[in-house]
Amino acid sequence: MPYSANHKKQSRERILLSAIDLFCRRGFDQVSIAQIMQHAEMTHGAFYAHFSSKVNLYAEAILTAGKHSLLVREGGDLDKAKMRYLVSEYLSMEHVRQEGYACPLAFLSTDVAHRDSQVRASYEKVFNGMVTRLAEALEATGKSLQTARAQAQYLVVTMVGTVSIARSLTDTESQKALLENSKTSLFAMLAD
Amino acid sequence: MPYSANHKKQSRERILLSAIDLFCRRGFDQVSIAQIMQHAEMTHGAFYAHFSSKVNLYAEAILTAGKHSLLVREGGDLDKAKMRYLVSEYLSMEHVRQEGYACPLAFLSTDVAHRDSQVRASYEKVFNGMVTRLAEALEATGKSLQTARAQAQYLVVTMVGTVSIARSLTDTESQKALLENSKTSLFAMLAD
DNA sequence: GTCTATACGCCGATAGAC
DNA sequence: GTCTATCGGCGTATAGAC
Repeated sequence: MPYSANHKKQSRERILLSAIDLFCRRGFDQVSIAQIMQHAEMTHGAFYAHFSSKVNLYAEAILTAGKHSLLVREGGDLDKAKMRYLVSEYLSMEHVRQEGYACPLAFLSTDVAHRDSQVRASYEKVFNGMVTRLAEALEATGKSLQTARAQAQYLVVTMVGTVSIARSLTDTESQKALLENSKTSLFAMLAD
Repeated sequence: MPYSANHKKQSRERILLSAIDLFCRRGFDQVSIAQIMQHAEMTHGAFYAHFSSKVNLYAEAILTAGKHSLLVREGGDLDKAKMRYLVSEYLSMEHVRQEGYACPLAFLSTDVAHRDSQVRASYEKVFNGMVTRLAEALEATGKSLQTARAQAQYLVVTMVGTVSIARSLTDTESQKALLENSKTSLFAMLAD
C-alpha cells in the first residue's frame, strides 16, 4: 500500500478545511471543486477518492466547522465572563470579515436552506449543539432548564441574524453599529 | 410602435416578481434566466430588453421585494397591536414556507453577502427602510429616538435570524418552537 | 491515492428575424 | 419587444495511467 491510512485521513481533513473556508467566503455554488482542491494543494481528480459528490462534501464540511467553533474549543465550564467573551468574539468585525474562524450558521444560513435534507441535517446538528452548550452554561448560573434553553436559543438566533445581516451591508460604520447594538442587548440579557 | 411603453413596464414587472419569488425559493445561482422568464411567461431572449445582466436583475428584484413588504403595505400609523401582528406574521410557518410574501432580508442574507456592491446596496436599503419604519412606530409609543432605533434594529435582526435559521432546519417541530420562542421574547420587548 | 484528460450538460449573453 | 438559435465558457463527474 503506497499510501497509509493516515495519509488519506490527512488529505481528507485538508479538503474539509479548504472547503469550509471557501464555502463561507463565497457560498456553495460560487466555489468549484477544482478551487477547493487547489486550495488544499491537490488536483481536481483526487477529490472523488474522498467524497462522493460536492453536496456530500458540503454536509461534511458544515459538521467539521461546527466542531471547530470557539464554543466547542473552549473546554470546561462556561462562566459569565467566558460567555460575554464568546458573544463579543462572535459579534466582532473580525468574524464578519472572516479573518479567523467563520460560524457556518451565520455564513451559510440561506445557502443551506436551498439544499437537500442531508445538508440541512448537518446545519441542524451544529445549531442544536451550540444551543445545548450555551443552555448548560446558563443553567449553571442558576436558571431553570426551560429558561436556560429559551435564552440560549434566542442568543444564537440573534447572533446569527446580526452577523449575517452585517455581512450583507456595504457601509462599515453601519456594520459596527449593528454589532454593538446587538452586543449591548445580549449582554443585558446575560446579566439579567 | 407595435408595443406601448405601458406594455414594456408590465413585462418588466412580471419579470421582477417572477425573479424575486424564485430567488427566495432557491437562491441566486440555482435559478436560471430561462426559468425566470418561463415563469414570467416569456422566453429567454426577451430578458435583455429589460435588464443588462442577471446580477442587475437581482439588485432590482430585492428593491421590489422591499417595496412589497407587509410593513410597507400597512399604511398609516403602526400602533402596538399592529406591530404585534406584523411580528406574528413574520415569525409564522407560512412565511418560513414561503407560501405568500417572502422577506428578502431573511431569505437572501448570506446569498447577498457574496455579491457585488450594487446588490448589497439594495439589501442595505431594504434593511434601513424596515428599521426606520419600525423605529418611527416605536417612537410614537413614547420612546426616545435613540432607544426606538436601537429596538427597531434589534427587532429586525432577531426576526431575520429566526426565519433564516428556521428555514435551514429539517424538523418541523423545531422550526415551530424556534418561531414561538423568538415571538415570546420580542413581544416582551414590545410590551416593555 | 493522486494525477491528466475528457465527456457531458447547463447557463449567461448575443445575433438576427419578425 | 419578443422570438428562435447559437456561441463560448465553466463545472461536475468519470476514465484510465502511474
